[in-house]
Amino acid sequence: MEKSTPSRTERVGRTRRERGAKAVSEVRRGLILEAAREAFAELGLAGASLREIARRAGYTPGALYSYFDSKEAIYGALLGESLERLNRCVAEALTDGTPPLETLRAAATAFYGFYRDQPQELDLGFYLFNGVRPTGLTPAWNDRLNRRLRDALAPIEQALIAAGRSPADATRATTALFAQIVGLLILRHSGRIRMFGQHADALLADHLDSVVAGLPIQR
Amino acid sequence: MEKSTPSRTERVGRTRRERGAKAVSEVRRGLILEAAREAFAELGLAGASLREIARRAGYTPGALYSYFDSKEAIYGALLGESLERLNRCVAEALTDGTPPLETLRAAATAFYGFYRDQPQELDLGFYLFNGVRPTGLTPAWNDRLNRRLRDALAPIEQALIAAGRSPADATRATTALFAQIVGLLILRHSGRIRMFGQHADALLADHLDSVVAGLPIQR
Amino acid sequence: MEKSTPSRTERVGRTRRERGAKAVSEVRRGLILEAAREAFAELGLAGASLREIARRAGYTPGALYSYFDSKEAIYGALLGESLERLNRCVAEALTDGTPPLETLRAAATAFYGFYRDQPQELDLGFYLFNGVRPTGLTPAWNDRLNRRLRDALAPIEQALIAAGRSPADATRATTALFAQIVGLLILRHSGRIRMFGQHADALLADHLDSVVAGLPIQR
Amino acid sequence: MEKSTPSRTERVGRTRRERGAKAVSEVRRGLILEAAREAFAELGLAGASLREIARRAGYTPGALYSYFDSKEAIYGALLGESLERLNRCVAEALTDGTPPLETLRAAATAFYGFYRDQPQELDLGFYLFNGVRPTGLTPAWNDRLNRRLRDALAPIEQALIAAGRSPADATRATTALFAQIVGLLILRHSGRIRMFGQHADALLADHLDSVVAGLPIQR
DNA sequence: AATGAATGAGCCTTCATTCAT
DNA sequence: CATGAATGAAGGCTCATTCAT
Repeated sequence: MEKSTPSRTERVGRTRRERGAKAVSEVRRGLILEAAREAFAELGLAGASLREIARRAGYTPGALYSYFDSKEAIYGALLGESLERLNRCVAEALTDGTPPLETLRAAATAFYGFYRDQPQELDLGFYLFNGVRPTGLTPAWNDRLNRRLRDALAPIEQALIAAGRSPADATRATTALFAQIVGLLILRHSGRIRMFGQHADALLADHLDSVVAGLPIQR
Repeated sequence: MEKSTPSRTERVGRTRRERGAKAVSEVRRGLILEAAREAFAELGLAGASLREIARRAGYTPGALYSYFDSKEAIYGALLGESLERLNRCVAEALTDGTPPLETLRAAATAFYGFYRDQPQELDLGFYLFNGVRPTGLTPAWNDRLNRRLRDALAPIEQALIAAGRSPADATRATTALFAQIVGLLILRHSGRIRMFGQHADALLADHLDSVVAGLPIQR
Repeated sequence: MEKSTPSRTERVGRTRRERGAKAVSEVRRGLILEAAREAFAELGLAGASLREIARRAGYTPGALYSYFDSKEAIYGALLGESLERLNRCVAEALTDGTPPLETLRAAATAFYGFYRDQPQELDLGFYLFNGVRPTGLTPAWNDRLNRRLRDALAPIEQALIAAGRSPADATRATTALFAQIVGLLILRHSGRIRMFGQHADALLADHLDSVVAGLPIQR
Repeated sequence: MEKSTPSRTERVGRTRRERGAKAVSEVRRGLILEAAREAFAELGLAGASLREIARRAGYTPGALYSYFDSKEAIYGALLGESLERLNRCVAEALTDGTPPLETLRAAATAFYGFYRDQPQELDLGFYLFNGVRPTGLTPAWNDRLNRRLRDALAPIEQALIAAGRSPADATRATTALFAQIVGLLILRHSGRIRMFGQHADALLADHLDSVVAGLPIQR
């Protein structure tokens, strides 16, 4: 997915200039992704054309192909980055030494909060559902994305196990919680939740309470 | 949203021919929607062009504009129809005289099953959600669609009340259940649920069990 | 290859208006082909873009797709027309009642003259050789074109038979003559023949003499 | 056409290092041409982009401009090389002391065989012929190429003279033979000859027979 | 001599929509 | 009501070429 730009010299070591160029290139790649994220957020995934992304990044359309193989590759990179940030966000919410139940709450809330506060990231992920078929993303890349998604949920699953649940039960409860979070985010983001006069945050808290209630008493 | 087709006579009453023409027109409108549904199901929302819909309906593209103001209007009409079918589907699952708990299960399962078995309808619904903005749907039409969505969930809410919950609790639980269903459908439809080795059906049953468990014992 | 524009009514008969529209459409199709021929002649087959053809025809690029399925289809239609004209040209050179030897000369000269006097037609035919692979032309269409090419050479073959040659010999001699004509046209068109200080016309006459010389004496 | 690479010293003499650099440069130039030939053979003239050629040569696109002024210049150099090989091929087919008639056959067959067995070279030659205008080839370079083409045919012409033909007749017959070869190659390469059920090799032999037949008896 | 980035023009094609007939 | 033609904008992408480094 990522553009390979192998230097003609096969040496492992790099000159300072090469390292500098590489860094500059990385930065520019980042700027393009920034522009793409912005465009996707404003115009939707279908509305954000390569031309538009290039325009926002201050490039001509063709220039993007120095950094990405295709429009889909940009999307893939963006989604990858998004998942990295999600993982980082969840990881930051964890503290060593806290009891599993608190860890569970913290991880789930961080996961949910990540998307609640940055709905563009949600849109990004939803591209996969748009045309039924997640066209363009290679299976390998798709697997990698899936793995990072699971990674972000792993702390929840582990907390459940640490709290005494069987692995099977932990996976089951984690999946249900994931579904609940996804549903709430969508209902919130689409304004549908307003039609019930409910608040997604409160409903998440309810769900977490019931998950915790199902656990053997701790400490 | 709907095309106004004012008759030449301004009188309220209609001649027989006018009534006949109206009926014929309605039928043809239906045929177009049929073709559109088919096209969306086969090609996805993005892949189904107006040309393609027209082709399947046996028309030229321009002809569709006699029945709909725009492609988006077709989406809207289709979504409207979809929600009608959803309501009918849920209604058919209800039987007079059954205890609330069973009604609850039946209604929720019917709702979930409708989308599980016809994922295109899910895509259709999510079009609104495309790119943050529900583009192209007038607020009035959007309200009507929202109302029909609530209607489909009403039996669940009423069953909860009938089972003894307070109206506020019932709404709260219904919304949570709705979110769970939406989340499960998406996880299922996108194949993400496979990565947890779980089955959406079973997880829905779990959720329903926990809802029921929260209710006062019946009979 | 040709755009099918079936009317929705399946009746065989056509109204006057339909017939008129059909005729107008045919004319416009012809104007596009005219423009394409011109563009190909001036800019070469690679240089003549769809945009350019459209511009010359007074259309926007998209409009051409009402008449042709693709750029290749335009080329195909053009080549088809060219071969029709070639056939007509050869046919016109034939006169009933002339002895086979004269017929042979007349047909060969007409064939040669057609391309000598209209080198664009030669370029058209040569598109097939450009990229080694005659991409885009469907095999069926290619067969049709081949058949029309053979048709144009048929009078030569038949004259040889009429003059007493065996069918096998006639085919052999016709093929050799065809090769000679092709070679002379190319040498002439590319200016290479000048480098030998020769004239293609004279060399063709030589070849025809030798073909005739190989025949049993007539009358 | 060839890139002028003026040395920094304006003296006619060159330092050893300069001479070495020149040689290295020549070698690399050759490697690029090698890559280009390969790309043309595999992808056709149209399909072989400068990028592709550079890739195969192990360079970035820009680097080629150190060796050639343009893509066309690569074509030109390649064609030049091709004609050199053609001349070598014809020369190798000649043996001292063989009678003119055999020399004639050997030279013509070698010429024909060169292109029959390496049709890419034919394509290359025809590029000049693309779209009427031999774009991008300077007249001087074109002359040089023409001269080398004549050179390749010279043994045929001389054999005819050696066999007793007048110079004028020899040129005439050589040109006709050249045309025949060109025509046969094209008919063969394009598959058109199959439609007559003939074989180019046999038809060439026929033609050579008739050329020989027109000569005074030898030995 | 070579790179990597960038340009700018261009490619063919598709689309929703309009409109005279 | 329906057609067939046409529009105009846009789509993603490729290309030969240039140029600072």
